[in-house]
Amino acid sequence: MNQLKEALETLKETGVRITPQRHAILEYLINSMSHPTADDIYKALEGKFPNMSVATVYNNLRVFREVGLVKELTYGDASARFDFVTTHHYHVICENCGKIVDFHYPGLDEVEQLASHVTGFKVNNHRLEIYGTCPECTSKEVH
Amino acid sequence: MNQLKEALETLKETGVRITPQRHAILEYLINSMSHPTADDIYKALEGKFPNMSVATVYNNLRVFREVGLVKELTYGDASARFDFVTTHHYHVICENCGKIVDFHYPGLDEVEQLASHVTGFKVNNHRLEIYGTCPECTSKEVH
DNA sequence: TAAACTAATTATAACAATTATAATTTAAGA
DNA sequence: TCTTAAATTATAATTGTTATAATTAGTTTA
Repeated sequence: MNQLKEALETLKETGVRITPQRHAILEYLINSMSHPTADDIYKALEGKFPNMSVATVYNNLRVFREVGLVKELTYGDASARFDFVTTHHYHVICENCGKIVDFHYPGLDEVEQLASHVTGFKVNNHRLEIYGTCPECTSKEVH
Repeated sequence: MNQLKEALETLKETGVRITPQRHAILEYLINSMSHPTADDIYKALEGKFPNMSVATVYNNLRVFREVGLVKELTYGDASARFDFVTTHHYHVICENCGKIVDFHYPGLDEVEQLASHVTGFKVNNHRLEIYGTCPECTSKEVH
């Protein structure tokens, strides 16, 4: 439960100051349920913080990433997207409209182990993305 | 075998003209065994094509991607990397030095199926990356 | 509480990767 | 060989992101 509270606790523990901007960015990330870009966040908080700089958004997203609260997702053509870290999950991405849907799937630990064994890497984590066409885009397709 | 020949065949079949630049870019991609950036390719072919524009490299990488010969890999901080499509494989990436090692692992087809079932997506393909520290970087670590 | 210090924010400029544009050149079929 | 459409080039523009310096705001200490 209360992810925001836990996130703020993490910031306190790691000695990162809690500013109104950081609070708002975290809150937005947690509540949005989407995978917003830095600019999405910037625009969404424009009303609350008319003077906030876009650099603040980027800076804080980097800070959040460094303390493990946020994951940065990059795709070919668009700008980076940011995902609040909850449980381990993967993404199913529509190649037509860009929609990203979370997908829970347990246990690719064995892949990490095998990769480590074969390559000699010290493996930390992994990332899996599945590409396709979402139901909405499929139904709009011309036959 | 002869991947270049097959690739050129693919271009012919899809009605894409075979130009000296395209030939050279494909050849470089196949032989390099690395995962070059557009600029890597541009620099590597400078000697052969002193007048080639960097736009040509980007244009053709896009063309190759569109006909399925090339995959574009994007990571957080660096520029896109391009990977000649051979058999399905994944990447093990060193978070310290950026090295990318290919890693063969069969059968994540079930993940695709499950993702499709759960989300209703028409799934085309997937991408898996494993992050860690390579043996060289691990041995250089300060203890 | 006030002063001093450190970190965060802002505004702006710079940068780097990529894409768009228009003119020129080239490949491939008639 | 001529024609036409496509590819390449050179260049400019765009966009996402980062760096810089000045200002502001939290925190700590006296």
